[in-house]
Amino acid sequence: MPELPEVETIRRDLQRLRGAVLDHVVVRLPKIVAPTAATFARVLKGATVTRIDRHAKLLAFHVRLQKAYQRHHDAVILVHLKMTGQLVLRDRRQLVFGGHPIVGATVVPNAYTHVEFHFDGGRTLYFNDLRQFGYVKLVTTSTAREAVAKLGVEPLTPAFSLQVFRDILKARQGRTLKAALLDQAGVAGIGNIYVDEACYRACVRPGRRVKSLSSTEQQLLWKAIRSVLALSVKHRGTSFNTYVDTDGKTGAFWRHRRVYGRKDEPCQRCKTQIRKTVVAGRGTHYCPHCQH
DNA sequence: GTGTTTGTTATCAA
DNA sequence: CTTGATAACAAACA
Repeated sequence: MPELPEVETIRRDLQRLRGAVLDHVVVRLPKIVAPTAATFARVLKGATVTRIDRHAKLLAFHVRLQKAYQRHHDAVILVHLKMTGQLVLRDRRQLVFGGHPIVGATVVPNAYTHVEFHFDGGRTLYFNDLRQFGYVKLVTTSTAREAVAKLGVEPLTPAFSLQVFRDILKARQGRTLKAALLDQAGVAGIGNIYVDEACYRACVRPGRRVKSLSSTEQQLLWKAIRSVLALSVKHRGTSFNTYVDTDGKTGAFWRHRRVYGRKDEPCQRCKTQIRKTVVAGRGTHYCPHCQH
C-alpha cells in the first residue's frame, strides 16, 4: 500500500520525466481515468510535463497542453494509487523478455495495466492497478488546487511543528489515536502501516483516546512520525504486497518494520508477543508490554 | 466458499 | 457537531 514514503520515492524517480512530451496516451480501462477516456487521450496528445509534485499520497503531474481547451493551456493529471496502484517507467531500449519489456520483477504492460503514457523518444509510463481502486484524473489547475487544499500538513516539512501537531490532536480529542492519524485532513500521508510503526516507536497504543495522551506522549509521537517516515523514504519505501517503484523494484523498509505484519512475533524491545486487534476498522499491531 | 487485506468516500446510527 | 461502524470498490491469497 503506497503511503507517503512510497509515493515520495515514485515522485523522485519521476523527476526524469520533466520536460518530456507525450506522443499519445492509451486508456485500456476507461473507468480509471476522468473526465472520459476519449477526452483524456485527445487533450493530452502532445502535452509537455512541466513538473511532478506529491501531496500526501497524491501525485500531481503538471502539463502544458499543446492546444488550448476552453482557454486552458495548463492542466494537471492527478494520480492516486490507493491500495495496489503502480507507476512503472520503462525505456524502449531496456531489456525485452518474451516480447514484453521487463524491469525488475515487473513485466509491462500486463493484465493490470490500465493506462499507458507514451512519450517522444521511446519512454512509456504505465499505470497498473490490480484492484482498480486508483485513478488518473485530468483536471484544471484550480480543481487540482482544491483537491490539495483538503489535505493536511506534510509531516516531513517544517510546517509540521510540534505545536501544529498538538493542534491537530486537539481537534480530534474524542477519537482514537489511530483514527486521528489516519485522517488525511490532519497529518497528510500516513496510512495503516506507518501509523502502527509510529505508535510503537512512541510507546503508545493506537487504540488510546487522543484526549488521554500526555504532553510528553504527544511529543514522542511527533518525533516518531517524522523519524519513521524519513527512515522509510531513505529505504525507498515498504516492500510488500504490490508496491514497486518506477523501475518495478521493491523497497527496503519492510525489514525495518517493528510491528506491522508481526502478529505473535516477539517484540524487538521486550520479547512480548505482538498483538493484533482492530482499531478504527483497521488491522492494528502493537506490543502490549511496551505500548501504554 | 470464507475471511482477510486497505485508501477513500458515502451513508447511516448513536 | 462528532464519532464510529459499515459498505462499496476489486482481486489475490491463506
